[in-house]
Amino acid sequence: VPQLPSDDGTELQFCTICPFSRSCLAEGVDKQDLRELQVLVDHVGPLPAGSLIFEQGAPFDAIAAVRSGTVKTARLDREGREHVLGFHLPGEVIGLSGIADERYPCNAVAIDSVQLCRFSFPKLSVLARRLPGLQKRLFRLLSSDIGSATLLSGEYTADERLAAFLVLLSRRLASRGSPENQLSLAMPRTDIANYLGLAPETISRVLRRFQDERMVRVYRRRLELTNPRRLETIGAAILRA
Amino acid sequence: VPQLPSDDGTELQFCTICPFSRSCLAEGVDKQDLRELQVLVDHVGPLPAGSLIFEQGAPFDAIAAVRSGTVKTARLDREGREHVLGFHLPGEVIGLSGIADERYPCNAVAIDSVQLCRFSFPKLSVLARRLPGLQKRLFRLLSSDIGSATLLSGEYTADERLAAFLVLLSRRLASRGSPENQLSLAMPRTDIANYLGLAPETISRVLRRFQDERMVRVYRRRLELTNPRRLETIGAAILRA
DNA sequence: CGAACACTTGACAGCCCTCAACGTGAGTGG
DNA sequence: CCACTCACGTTGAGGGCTGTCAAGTGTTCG
Repeated sequence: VPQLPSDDGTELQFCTICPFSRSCLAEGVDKQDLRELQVLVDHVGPLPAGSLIFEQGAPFDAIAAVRSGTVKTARLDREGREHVLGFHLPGEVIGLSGIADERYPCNAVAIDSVQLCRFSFPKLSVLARRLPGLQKRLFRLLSSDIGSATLLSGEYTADERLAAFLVLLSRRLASRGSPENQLSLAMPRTDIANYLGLAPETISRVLRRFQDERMVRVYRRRLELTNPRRLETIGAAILRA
Repeated sequence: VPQLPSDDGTELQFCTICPFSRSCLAEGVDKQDLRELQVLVDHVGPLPAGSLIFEQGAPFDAIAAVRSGTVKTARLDREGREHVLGFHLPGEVIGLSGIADERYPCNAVAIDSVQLCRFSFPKLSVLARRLPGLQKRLFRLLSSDIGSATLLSGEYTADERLAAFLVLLSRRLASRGSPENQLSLAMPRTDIANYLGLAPETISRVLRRFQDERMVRVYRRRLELTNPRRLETIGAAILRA
């Protein structure tokens, strides 16, 4: 359901947060190349919360960059249980794990209002042969997704996991210009718990304790990190891995 | 330390297990192309157990396919604790996670006698622009590595983890022609435990119980899966994810 | 032959999950 | 405007899995 937003994507004025445009512009791609890249982009959205962006098992044909909002990726096992794989913020790319089998291995769902830039992967591949910078960018995007399951692996305590989760989320949001230490979660506790391999009740309890110890202030899904340093210390084992 | 083995890698008779040669041959690459691919390969080894193949933090310049033996990848955190990321068998590719930052994010160590095919990544990238099949193969290799942290994520019991680990290992070995249900582990219990996020003692206990229930026979690092079906059932939550 | 190492086995404690009940907003329909 | 509903979140009690600590056994290697 493509729907062009008014404030971006016009002609040669490409999304400023788009990982691909950044890569190409940095390499001095000429206007013709940029136009080609732009042609194979669909600007999608805004999609309301709950929208299915791509579905587990569906044929893979495109990747997408999040432009605004938050996307959750999750897979369902045969027993119907959900396993949350990650949350994806503006500037981050989803769908790369579908390349291998030419099927998406997971669902991608908008958890608030989401805008995307959708790239046909076959077209992107062809273009990447002519644009070394684009090829390199694709390789790097893929590579950086490999080691990103750090919060889950290893034997970490609930405190470590949640502290690291909050710090990393804060950093990711801050690098996009959001006010640091001031985050509003788009996802419910159950999703965070699932992602971190914990029970929702544990999230509540740890958050409570963090608040009692003046490290965060919590009101529903709005959080303020009042002592990010201590959170970093607690999550150090994960953060400094 | 390149050292040419005698039984393979001769002229146009390329490694039969090599993921790259398979991809190119399947696409009908001509002899000239194959020769080019071959030129940028170093046949390395045999390396004795304990050899460091690449080191965490070192500049990234190449990926490698395991030709024989077993490779362990692991990273050390600031406190010096080791986190085992994976074990890599013949036919599998290591080093891909180094592309993103142009540094290897982990160590790769030979845990028994290992032979490798080493590919200069810059050269491979250039060649991939002319060989669509090679580019596709690279994208797929990278993509398939993204979701491979399945045993660690999620909340799984020690039984589920170890059962899934044994089944997956057995399958990977069998697909390379090893006798099914008959595996000799190259790695010590501590590495398996570390990889699975468990204590070494837990590995012992679970293995003991599996043996008491006639699912495996254990003698040191030689295992026989006497009831692979039941192991698959126990590990189903992970295997069927 | 001794030492180092890997592995096993046992006892105990701790973390976190499960189960259960309650509180609290947000959206809805009267 | 208000009561209702429902999902989400919180809090408490209890128990199970698995980590930690400790000691013992077997094997390999110098």
